[in-house]
Amino acid sequence: MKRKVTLKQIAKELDVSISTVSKSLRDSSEISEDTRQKVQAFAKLYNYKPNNIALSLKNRKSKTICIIIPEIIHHFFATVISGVEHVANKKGYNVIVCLSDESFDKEVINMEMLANGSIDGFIISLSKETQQKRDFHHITEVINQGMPVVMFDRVTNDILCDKVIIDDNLAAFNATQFLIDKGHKKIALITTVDYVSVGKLRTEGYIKALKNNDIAVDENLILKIEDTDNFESHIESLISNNEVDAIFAVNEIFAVTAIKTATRLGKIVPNDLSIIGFTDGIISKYSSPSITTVGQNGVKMGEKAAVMLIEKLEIEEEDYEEQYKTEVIETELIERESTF
Amino acid sequence: MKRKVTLKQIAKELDVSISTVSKSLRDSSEISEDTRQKVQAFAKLYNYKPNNIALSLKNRKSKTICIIIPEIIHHFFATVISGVEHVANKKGYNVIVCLSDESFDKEVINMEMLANGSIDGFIISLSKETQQKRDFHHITEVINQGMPVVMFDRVTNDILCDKVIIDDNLAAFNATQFLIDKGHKKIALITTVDYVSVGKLRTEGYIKALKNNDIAVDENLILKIEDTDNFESHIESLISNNEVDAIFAVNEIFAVTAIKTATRLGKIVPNDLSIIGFTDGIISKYSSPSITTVGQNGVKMGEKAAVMLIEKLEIEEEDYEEQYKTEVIETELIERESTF
DNA sequence: TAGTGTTGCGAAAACGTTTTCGTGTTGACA
DNA sequence: TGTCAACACGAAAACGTTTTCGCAACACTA
Repeated sequence: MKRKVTLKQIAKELDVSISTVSKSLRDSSEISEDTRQKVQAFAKLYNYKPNNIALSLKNRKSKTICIIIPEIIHHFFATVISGVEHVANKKGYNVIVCLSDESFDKEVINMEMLANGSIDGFIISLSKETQQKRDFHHITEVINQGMPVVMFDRVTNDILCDKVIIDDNLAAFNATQFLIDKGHKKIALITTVDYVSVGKLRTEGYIKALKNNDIAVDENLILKIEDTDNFESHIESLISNNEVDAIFAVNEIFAVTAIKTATRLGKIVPNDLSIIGFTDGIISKYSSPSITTVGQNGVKMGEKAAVMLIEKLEIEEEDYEEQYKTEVIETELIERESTF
Repeated sequence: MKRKVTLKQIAKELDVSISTVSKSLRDSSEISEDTRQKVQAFAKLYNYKPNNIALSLKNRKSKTICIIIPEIIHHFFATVISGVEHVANKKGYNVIVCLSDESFDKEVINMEMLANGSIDGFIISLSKETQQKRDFHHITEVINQGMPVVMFDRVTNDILCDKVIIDDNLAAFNATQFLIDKGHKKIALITTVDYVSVGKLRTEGYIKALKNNDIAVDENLILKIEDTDNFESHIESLISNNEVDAIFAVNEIFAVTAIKTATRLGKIVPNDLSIIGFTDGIISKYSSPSITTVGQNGVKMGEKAAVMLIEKLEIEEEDYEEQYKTEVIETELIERESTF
């Protein structure tokens, strides 16, 4: 229950000034070999470690970054955190994780709370509600204060900053094209409502692929899921009311639910129905049959985002030029058992 | 790119002292209605927010807690984080997430790094390596400094502190008993090596249930998996070399792998082989067949841990008495399709 | 001996707060 | 008119660092 020892205490014990202690510990040439060793020995004995908060205040930087995500239970976001963590740690930064729970208000509160010295920069993926409201004042505000922000995955064009994304449109296009190449004609889409940026882009990629191959877009085959509460029944009607021979789902949950529903309806995947999902998470890997999916490398996205943010943080003030990059991470189609 | 406004700047602009500004903003009775309103209006206009770091230094507390987990990709740990986050946020605390990657060194580095003022307390689940080495000096050290620590899930008796656990032994006992009650005779166990505390406890529960029912413990039916690299083949030999009619697996991955392997070997789950897993995560829910499992409520564990930690933090110094609780969270057997 | 340079250290400011205490100005009262 | 509260505000310390600057003491040179 002993308090941590401070410079002041060491100074008092050794009967020298605080400055002398500080300089001794930092191996300053101003200090004689003698005093230096004395101080260092004493500090080691008492296990002195500088107080981070005092350093943060002095240096006007906290060596801490914050990542705000809509959901941590999502495997994809967990992998992104993991990527951010590793890069940040290697560079001597700590990571504060905030969950917005898809809520605009929580996003705002979190940002305002931390933007006052606690952290040096943000990495953020927008909550659904924020994307729906298109209200980004909290983000522009911190940017205007000179705090770097990197957005990933769910981003918006309304804000100028560094971004890390995948080419959702292209990835969806390729996945759909893959199904077309296999000879599928009636390809359904299970997607989110349009205000979720990535959902919209993936929908567009799907449509583009169909049009590119002169396949008519059938609105009945496009299922836009709003609330995740009771979407199973919608998927069931989609499958049973239409003679679909393939499904492209914009996330794992939709994909695995489609498989289970189809199986329950007596269809065999992939023989009667091919299915492609999005995100190479645990579900796709362990589902039976395992799911062919679009792999978006979350770890890599996190790493890239962290690198970009820390680069911005460590640019000298005078060298600073306002210039933003958007980094596109490659996706890959991972073939498994849900397609043939 | 304008810096955040400080008390000093406001004071200068309004030609009053810093104290006056501070007091005005905190509605001190020492200040006249007039000045108060003037200052508050000005502060609002310039969107003044107190600097958190300065407050932390002054108050000697950061209103931040740290959770250290071995792995974030694990669904269970993600749920715990989520529980911690919610409670912490509600009480005005921030959460720093650190990953040990099952490494002793990373655990130590993280703790030492943050124990110097950055945070007020720790919530931690031990890394495998730490459990193996049984070296807990980094933890006792922060405890001795008067910093509260709450351990959860992977805990150790060697350390005195608050703990949140489930009764792994009992849960395993119940799961095994469930299989026995269904008439299974040759019940295999897929578990971890013994130094992982929860693995060991679950193994003991399994054995106890067998003995309790006068079933001989067959070492051939107990598979202890060391490295997660190539455990599929071991599971395969377990199933094909013994006429097992049920399997109890101590985690989701083992359970789902057992199902897939059994299915590949031509066995039908649950008709030929019943399987019970541990942890009610995404895999258990979406596997085909879905997996009967022991649910350990991660969210609840996280919430409880956060509550205990924050309680300790907010006890007045003088009321403090050293007294540690171990909270046991209820588990439940969730019946799904992998058992009949 | 006077001037110059080096060595080794301490005082103090700064980071941005909060809070205690002191003090000058009022107005009321005797 | 002199005394005393009440009022309104400012100075300064404190939290724990780092760093700039100043200043003794001493040695060396001319």
